[in-house]
Amino acid sequence: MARKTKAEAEQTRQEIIDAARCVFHECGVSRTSLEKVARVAGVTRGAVYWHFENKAELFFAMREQSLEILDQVDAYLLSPDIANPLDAIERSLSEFFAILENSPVVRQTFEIMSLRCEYVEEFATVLQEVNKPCLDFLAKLKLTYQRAQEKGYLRPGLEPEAMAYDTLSFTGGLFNNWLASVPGDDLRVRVPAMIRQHVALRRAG
Amino acid sequence: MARKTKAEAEQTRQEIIDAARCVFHECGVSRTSLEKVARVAGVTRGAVYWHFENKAELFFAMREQSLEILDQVDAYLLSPDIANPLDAIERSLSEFFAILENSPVVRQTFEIMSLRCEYVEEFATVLQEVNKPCLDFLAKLKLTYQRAQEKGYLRPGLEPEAMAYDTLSFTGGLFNNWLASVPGDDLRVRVPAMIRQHVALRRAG
DNA sequence: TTATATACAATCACGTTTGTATGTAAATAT
DNA sequence: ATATTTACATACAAACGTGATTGTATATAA
Repeated sequence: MARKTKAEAEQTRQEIIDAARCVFHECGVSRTSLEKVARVAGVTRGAVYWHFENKAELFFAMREQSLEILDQVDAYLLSPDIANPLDAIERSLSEFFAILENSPVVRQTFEIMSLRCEYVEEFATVLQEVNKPCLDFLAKLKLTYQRAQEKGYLRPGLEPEAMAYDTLSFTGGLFNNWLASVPGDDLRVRVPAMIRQHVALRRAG
Repeated sequence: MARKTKAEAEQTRQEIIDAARCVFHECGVSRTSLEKVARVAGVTRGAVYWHFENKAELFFAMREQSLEILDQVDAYLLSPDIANPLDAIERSLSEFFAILENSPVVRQTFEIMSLRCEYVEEFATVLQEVNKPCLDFLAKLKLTYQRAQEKGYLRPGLEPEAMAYDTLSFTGGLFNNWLASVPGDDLRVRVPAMIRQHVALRRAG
């Protein structure tokens, strides 16, 4: 077949990633054959194997594209523009769930990663990589709660480190609930209020 | 082959389930062939197909055995033996994580369900079934928080329903962290303290 | 005691997926 | 202008898993 321009090839690559995301989401990673991905992308398996070594590499490439936005989320935490660190935490969490609502690509990717992928063998490593951003988030939460305490915004008697762990769990659970529910569902509609309330519980008098 | 006693047959069935749990946990549900399960159980695929229609049925059977304990967990919530409903909540959550620590069978099953299974097609229904116990738990939490409020144990200004959603998320997140960590890990060791603190935040002055 | 259902083992036919090897026309380097 | 990559499509072989079928020795019920 006729050779494509570099730009065209890059576009093909992206189309394969997009197709993979759709098929992964519909069939699950294991039941996704590269043949199906190729068909959806409008190419043959030859093209897929040209751009990616195998299914795992394709999965990693897809994942990477949606993972960058996590930095954007916890950038709010240490933002010097927000006077009250607890506001920064509230803002950061809200932003995360807003992205989930508004970006179908990110949403699909997260759904694949948490409900449509088996973390064994080649994918076992992914699990640890998923955890790293969580630990980063935890560290930044701890720092933010410390600042809140120093500035007197944190309710007396609460330990910043314990609060960081608590908020991390809260976020993970909220994320779970969000994924398990459907648009318009009670669990999903309540998210903003729950975030507000979670933080409010920790504010000083 | 020689026909077995009913009791022997039942034992074979259980051995197949146990083998399946091990192989599911090691290889993931998709990559688990019934041939491998049979080998580990010390039988042939014929035996597996005799006791179970297919892999999904085997998965469901395995799942059911560990799911019954959830009732045991939220039985604490409505227990009349505990005067302070907030103590009941604390007790209930502690019990759940204690079971995870102490029962390898339950632990493996939950690990399979959340990290080694793709919820598509035959397994998509499982996802909803997983959610039902969660909603039950939510309802019982709400009731318990209401009782706490009536008895004056709940910190003034907190709404029982909002608290129920919050505790549900907290639990889900804690469960996530627990699964993602390893024995002795910080995230895991802190669990009891985190539960105590979560409830303490909601106790009246 | 006999008839039948049971609890498997063994074999087979089939479709699916994977990886690789090869072909090829156009883009790009020289 | 020619040589060489590039970006795929096509073809093929091998492995794997599944479900169905068949065989059979023994429990069990009548």
